[in-house]
Amino acid sequence: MTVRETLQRAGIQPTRIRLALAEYLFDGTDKHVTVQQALDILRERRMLPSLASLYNTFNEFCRVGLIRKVTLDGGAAWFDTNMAPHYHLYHEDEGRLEDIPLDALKITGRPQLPRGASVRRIDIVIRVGRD
Amino acid sequence: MTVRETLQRAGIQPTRIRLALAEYLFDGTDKHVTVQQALDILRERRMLPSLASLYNTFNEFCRVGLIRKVTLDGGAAWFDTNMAPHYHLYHEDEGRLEDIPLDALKITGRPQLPRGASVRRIDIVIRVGRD
DNA sequence: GTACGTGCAAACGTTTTGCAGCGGG
DNA sequence: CCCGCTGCAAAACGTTTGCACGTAC
Repeated sequence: MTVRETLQRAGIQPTRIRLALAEYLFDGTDKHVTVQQALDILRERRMLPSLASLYNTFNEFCRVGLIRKVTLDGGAAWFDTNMAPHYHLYHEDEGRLEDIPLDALKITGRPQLPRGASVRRIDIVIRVGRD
Repeated sequence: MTVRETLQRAGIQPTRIRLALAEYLFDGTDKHVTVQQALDILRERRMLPSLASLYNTFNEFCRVGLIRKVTLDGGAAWFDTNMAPHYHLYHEDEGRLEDIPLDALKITGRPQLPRGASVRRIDIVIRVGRD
């Protein structure tokens, strides 16, 4: 499926910036990027989107379920192209985020939930660093 | 142990703002508060610290290991008075954070770590909401 | 022509910082 | 007396928004 088709199926127009960002994000390898990193990459590719438009584009991709946002610390948000349920490994020294497949961790036990409430999501970040 | 002693043992001077914040935070019940919430509470108690000083105080408490910072979404950071290893339950509807005791969840399996790297921390947030 | 994508600048919420002044050991 | 806490203001940072312009269908 072409990137253009991906956008169309998601119900958003395949405009220049969206195509350029999608071509980078959906090149076959899972990615974790910040808006700033993506801006730098698009600039190398002679696209010169404004920061605001890039934020809009990322948010739009999130809204239609093409990517998801990962918030780590106070800093910039990460966007993750892997939409399958999974967890994260964060390399503190490198400031790099990596996927942990769902089946690599097993969580047993459930905390007491208030009645009428249900689990929306389970976020797990394993933070590692050099010894 | 008095709050004053707690601060002294942590190696920081028990000044007015620090005492007032510590008296609130360490009253015996575990707490999760944002800086803004703490400011409101201290104001009710006739303390009128500046926002900047309150940030400094929270950061100082973090630095000496009296509390720890929990970052959830892009918004304001939470400070947690429970220093024992544990996980978190986040009530999305109420915007409220709650502790999950360490033994309520069991995690088995370890992701592949790069050699020479070790786990610094495991952050787990279970997000719940009304059905 | 209309709807919407885009760029720019400004506003926003949170947090940090620089600096002058005050106050406690 | 001196170190360092405090307050204020400004700036920094990531992000969002308002608005005018452009562009594609």
